[in-house]
Amino acid sequence: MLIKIDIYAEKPIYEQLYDGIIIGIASGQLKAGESLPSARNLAADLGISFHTVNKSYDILRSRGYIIMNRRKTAMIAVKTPQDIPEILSEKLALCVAEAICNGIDESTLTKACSDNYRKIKGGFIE
Amino acid sequence: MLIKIDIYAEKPIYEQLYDGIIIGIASGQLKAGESLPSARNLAADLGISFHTVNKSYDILRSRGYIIMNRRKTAMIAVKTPQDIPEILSEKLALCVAEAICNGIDESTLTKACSDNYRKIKGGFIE
DNA sequence: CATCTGATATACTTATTATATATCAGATGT
DNA sequence: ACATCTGATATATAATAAGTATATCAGATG
Repeated sequence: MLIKIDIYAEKPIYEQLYDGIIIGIASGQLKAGESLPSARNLAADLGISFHTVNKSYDILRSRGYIIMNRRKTAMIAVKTPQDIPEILSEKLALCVAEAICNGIDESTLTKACSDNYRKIKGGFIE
Repeated sequence: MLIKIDIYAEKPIYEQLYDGIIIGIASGQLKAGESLPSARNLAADLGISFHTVNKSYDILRSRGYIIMNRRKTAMIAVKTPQDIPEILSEKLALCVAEAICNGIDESTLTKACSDNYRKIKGGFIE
């Protein structure tokens, strides 16, 4: 799996890494049970600090996306289907609100949602 | 319209204000053509700096949500329906990816999207 | 003409982000 | 047993972002 880091982007590096791993899991490039590279190795590969990777891993762990038990390498979690988490729910509501501000109608929005869903889950991402 | 600012929140104040105004427009509390309070007055009301309000207004203007011509008070823009802007499209894709990571299925996600749409557009927001 | 508006400049403080070293204890492979 | 890996953690430092405070400016308003 390849993750692109742009140190000049406005988005913080740890967020870019977080988003990249989320996309990786959602697209099936990172499968449940699979191990992630160690924080140190990934940091070296990406040319960033170990602590920055650690921060991303820690947030992913706190939200249940990866498991980091007993000092083994981080592993993709197996999540049982559940309700949409609060944090995600707020993000989604803001997306919907902004779409409404742009005059997007309900069916266009839900279609964009479905299209994204299939595209990502199908692994068709750049 | 009421906007809540939490200076202790992790989200920057200018983002909280941006989001609040987006929700205000989407929910119909702020109607197209309607004037926003002046940056100075709003800053005073919210107990924050004029420059912070200015920053939010500037981003809203740059994305076409408000109009600030000829030194009149900022006004809600009338947006003609168009494609989903790139920035919003990326936000939405990340929401969808994170939903997939949580094992949310497509119909649950699109339903959440629809529910949010109707709730926000209907003005049923906290 | 006084007063409002956003635009802009400067200066300053604080918080966040990112980095570099270093230590620690548990786990791993030999 | 032993060297080596892991994440967890601590400290320090630098760079950037966020937020505030004052001030000036020109256009618009009444």
